[in-house]
Amino acid sequence: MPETSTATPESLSQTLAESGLRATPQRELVFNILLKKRDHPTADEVFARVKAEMPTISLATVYNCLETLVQCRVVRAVNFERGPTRYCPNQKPHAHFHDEQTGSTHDIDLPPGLLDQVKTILPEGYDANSVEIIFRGKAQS
Amino acid sequence: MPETSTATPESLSQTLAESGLRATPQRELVFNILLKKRDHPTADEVFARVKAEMPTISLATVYNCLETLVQCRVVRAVNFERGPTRYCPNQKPHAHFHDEQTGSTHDIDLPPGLLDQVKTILPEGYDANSVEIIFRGKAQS
DNA sequence: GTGAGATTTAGAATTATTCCAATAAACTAA
DNA sequence: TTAGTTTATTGGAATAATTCTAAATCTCAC
Ligand SMILES: [Mn+2]
Ligand SMILES: [Mn+2]
Ligand SMILES: [Zn+2]
Ligand SMILES: [Zn+2]
Repeated sequence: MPETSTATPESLSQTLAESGLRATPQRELVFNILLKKRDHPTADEVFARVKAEMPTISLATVYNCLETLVQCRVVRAVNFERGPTRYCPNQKPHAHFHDEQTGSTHDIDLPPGLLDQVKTILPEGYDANSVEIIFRGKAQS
Repeated sequence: MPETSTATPESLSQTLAESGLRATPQRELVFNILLKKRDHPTADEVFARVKAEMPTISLATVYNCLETLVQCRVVRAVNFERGPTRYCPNQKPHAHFHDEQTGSTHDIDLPPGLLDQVKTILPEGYDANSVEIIFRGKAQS
């Protein structure tokens, strides 16, 4: 299992404040749920998990919170196929491995410098501020 | 502009036959439309372009044809954000550059060996059969 | 405590895609 | 050819994911 680097629950309120946003119970819970099980859940899955602890929360709020967390860059939205967006609280530069057998998604640590190295293939005139790498295949067990 | 490598209109019928599928006018037209303007159109955009030449075609057929072409591997389905799937007839291994200003997507040629090199970062037990690379940023003009 | 602005909420609306059942077209065998 | 069989297309209904909207609730500054 790769190491992960994330905002902590404590630093979240800090980060939100820096964007002029409030640290609401809903935002904190959505974030904590993402931290608890790092399996790249969909909004619906997050909703189900969150609802178990806060039965009155709405799906619209889960979407709102996820969007907010993505804007604040404490969560990454992951899209690599038709189908619902998945959410990832791993802040470290990492790639995604999509296991085609199980449908599960794993984080892959990137060696330092790899993203910059990959960027060197860009022709003149292209200036990338992010690089995303997605593997597809079979992962053992 | 990167070189592209694609199936030709002639080889399409061949490729379809190899999969036991028929080379229908709809499939050929959808494919030719993709070849004509390589801007990674959505199914809706393909539908509009195709309809100009074959006014009776249906959107369902466009989806069916695109799906067939993807299965035959003469077209790639591209998904890197919420929103409709985009389609690309470039068969060569290439990355995508998403220009955030214009929303347009450009093909980026990959130096030979780059994908294999990137695969070497995978830990034991991960066996990737494909690697996708997506850049986001600003492209000149 | 009040008022302004931010956030949440339920439900409606929208978008993209898939499904379905009926028709049409193409291929096969006689 | 033609009848039978399979494949493909079509329009419309259905579904899935997300976004929108307007009303209620909450928070913060005063
Ligand atoms: Mn999505
Ligand atoms: Mn899509
Ligand atoms: Zn991740
Ligand atoms: Zn492409």
